Amino acid sequence: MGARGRKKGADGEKSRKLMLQIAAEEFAKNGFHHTKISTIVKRAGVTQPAFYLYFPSKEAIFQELIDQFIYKLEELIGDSRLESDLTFDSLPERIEEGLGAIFTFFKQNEYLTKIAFINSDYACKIKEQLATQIEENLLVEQSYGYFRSDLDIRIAAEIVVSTMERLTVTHLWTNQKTDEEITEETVQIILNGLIKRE
Amino acid sequence: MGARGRKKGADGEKSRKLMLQIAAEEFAKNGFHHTKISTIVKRAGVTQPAFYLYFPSKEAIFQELIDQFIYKLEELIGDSRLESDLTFDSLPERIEEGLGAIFTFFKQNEYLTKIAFINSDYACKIKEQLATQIEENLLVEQSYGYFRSDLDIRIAAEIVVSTMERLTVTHLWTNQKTDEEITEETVQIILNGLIKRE
Amino acid sequence: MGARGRKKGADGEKSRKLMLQIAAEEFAKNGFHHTKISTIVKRAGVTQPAFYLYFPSKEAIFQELIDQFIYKLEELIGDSRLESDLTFDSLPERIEEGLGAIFTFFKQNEYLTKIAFINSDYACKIKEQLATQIEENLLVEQSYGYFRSDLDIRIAAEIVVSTMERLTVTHLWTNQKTDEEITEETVQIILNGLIKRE
Amino acid sequence: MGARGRKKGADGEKSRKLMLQIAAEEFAKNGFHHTKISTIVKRAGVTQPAFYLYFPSKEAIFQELIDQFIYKLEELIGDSRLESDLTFDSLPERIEEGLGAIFTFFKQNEYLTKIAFINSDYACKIKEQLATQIEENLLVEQSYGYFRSDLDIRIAAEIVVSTMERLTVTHLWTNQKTDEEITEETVQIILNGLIKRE
DNA sequence: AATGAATGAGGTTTCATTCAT
DNA sequence: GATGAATGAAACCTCATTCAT
Repeated sequence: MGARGRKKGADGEKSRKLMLQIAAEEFAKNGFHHTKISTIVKRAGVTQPAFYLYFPSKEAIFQELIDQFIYKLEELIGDSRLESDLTFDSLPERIEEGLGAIFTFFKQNEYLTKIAFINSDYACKIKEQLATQIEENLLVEQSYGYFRSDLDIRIAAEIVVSTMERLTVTHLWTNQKTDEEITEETVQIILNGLIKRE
Repeated sequence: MGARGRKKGADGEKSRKLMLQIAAEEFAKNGFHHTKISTIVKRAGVTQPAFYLYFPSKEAIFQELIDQFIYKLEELIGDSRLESDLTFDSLPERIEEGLGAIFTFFKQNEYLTKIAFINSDYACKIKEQLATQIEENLLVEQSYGYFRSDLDIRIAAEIVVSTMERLTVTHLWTNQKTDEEITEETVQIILNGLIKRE
Repeated sequence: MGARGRKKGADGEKSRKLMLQIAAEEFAKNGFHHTKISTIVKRAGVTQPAFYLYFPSKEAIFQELIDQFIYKLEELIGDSRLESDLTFDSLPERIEEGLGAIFTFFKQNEYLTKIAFINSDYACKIKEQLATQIEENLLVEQSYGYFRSDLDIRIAAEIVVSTMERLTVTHLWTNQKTDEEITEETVQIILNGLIKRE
Repeated sequence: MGARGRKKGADGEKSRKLMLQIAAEEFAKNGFHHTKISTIVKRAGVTQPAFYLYFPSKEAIFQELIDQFIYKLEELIGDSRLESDLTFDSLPERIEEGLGAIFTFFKQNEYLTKIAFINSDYACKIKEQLATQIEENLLVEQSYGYFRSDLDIRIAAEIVVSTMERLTVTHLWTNQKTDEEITEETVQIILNGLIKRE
């Protein structure tokens, strides 16, 4: 019942979504400039004008994917706020949870992440925002006396962001490590450093 | 002797170098695809065919800049090897020296670094090599017992590489910090971690 | 009675008329090529196929507007024939009446006039017909001895037609003059010329 | 000597001029929108990109033709200024000279005139300027007492402009009359009117 | 009477690259 | 060593029009 059993391509929303999905893949694999509308529509089984039925331009569909990423990421981060129980012992755990969620998100949204977080011109801004987000969290923790007070927390935040980006590309997406493993190792190093203590 | 009697001050090598330099700037600022041969030759004061006198293709001149970067980087890294005196106390110092040299190099070769290390498709490979380099050093240090043995050193190396990349972009090139400052802070965090110890 | 029980207030004739009206406006404002079917249907609140329910093509609706203009103009001119009382004294008056009627018509049918009389490819033919019409009238008057016999009446007719066109655009539609004023001034000049006589 | 005897198409200026000329013809015959770059280049014996070697866009080549027309027209009108000897007897002669020059110009520059004076969107402005020009002349003559003082000279000027336009199209370009004949008849009617005087 | 979805055909423009001199 | 002129290939986009329902 409802809109089922339509004949060939009679469902616009389907076409639209299909194109979005294909576009995500193409943009992720080839970047904006090497991605051709003609490829997208060919793979979607429609003609070029059909593309412009749903998207005003190549830029527009690209931006829509970026927005999708941003929306999803904000949704994710919005969820993971406001943790009250700030005992020292739970600190690594909590941090692990936060990072882990993001790694998992990156793992599950590889195309979008590649497009918006790794390769796009917007990546800069997004990373900046994420860094600020993380910085704020770390500052709270520093104010609680958990972190050394002589550190530039902004730099620490940048280290976290760049680490997430890189490990996602090198270890997560290559399946060299699971998100949990990566999370744990990262937190280990960032919190405790490399040096051995007796 | 040398370039004499040429028309219009024509010294081939000069034109070539000029184009390389301009290309570096353009590629760094606009990326490969938004950089047009026509712009390069216009700025160099020559015509389009002149370009093809010195470079077989757009890809070629780009690659040449990448190679330049790789060559210089290898030169740098080759120099900084062979550290004998491996006492524990000098460890942070030695690491700082190594990282600092690279930051300084990135600072002094902004265009090339942008092209080869930040934006290009080759960046992956280069970062990989650098990571391996660093990994090897860290492994030695680990084997000396300076670092914890439960860590995945490869991951540590990746963190170092990605941190260098990001801080170069966000702090070094924006003049928010000097290379020395960045180096010190980075080493501090990576070696000792964020957590305060009494 | 009439259109009852239709969906969504659907009265075919109404849609048709609405589209015609909107089309008139669009064609008048933007010309044939810059007028898009999509704009017409959007403004009419229907879909593209609905357009083709009533008009076989873009050309057809355009032609229908032209025909409308021609029909109305002929109606007008048909009315104003049959002038019997051809005394010399009433001549200017009669001519004023004739021209005035046309100016008024142009004023009241701005869109149609723009489309059919000013801008279209058919304008040529229509003007030609109008010129012939006027020529015939003038010839009668010439034969009565009211007009100089050394003049090329066709040329006089063309002057009248072109004057009407231009003044309509420059003075009538811009509200710089009323149709009466324009009529009077035009007749004055055409009949008596510019030169002062004592 | 000089640039002679070049091989096939080695003369850019020639290509440029050829395209301009062909474009003039095409624009005149088909209007802006029905004129295709592909037609121009095909007729010029070059490929599409060659067009963009010389003109930045379709609009640009069109505008260049308009500018050409304006320039030539201004040159013409500039020449025919500053008439001192304003005796009454020479008045028709002088006016005839002025109009005649323009008719001749229109005859000799049919394509350009069609493009810039008859069909283009700029035609409005150009006609307006020409009308103003003529108005100024007529006002002087009126102030000398040659013309009736109860006339709206602007309207007279508009009549002249529109008459020139129309007769050019209907009589001059169709070779029904020579420029001299048209000029004479026009001046006759405009100056003395249609009405017979004894 | 009307629609959601799709298309055929064509348009302008861009850019790396080469030919002949 | 250098150039003026030209091109092949392809990209994005538009619009009138139609099919199936």
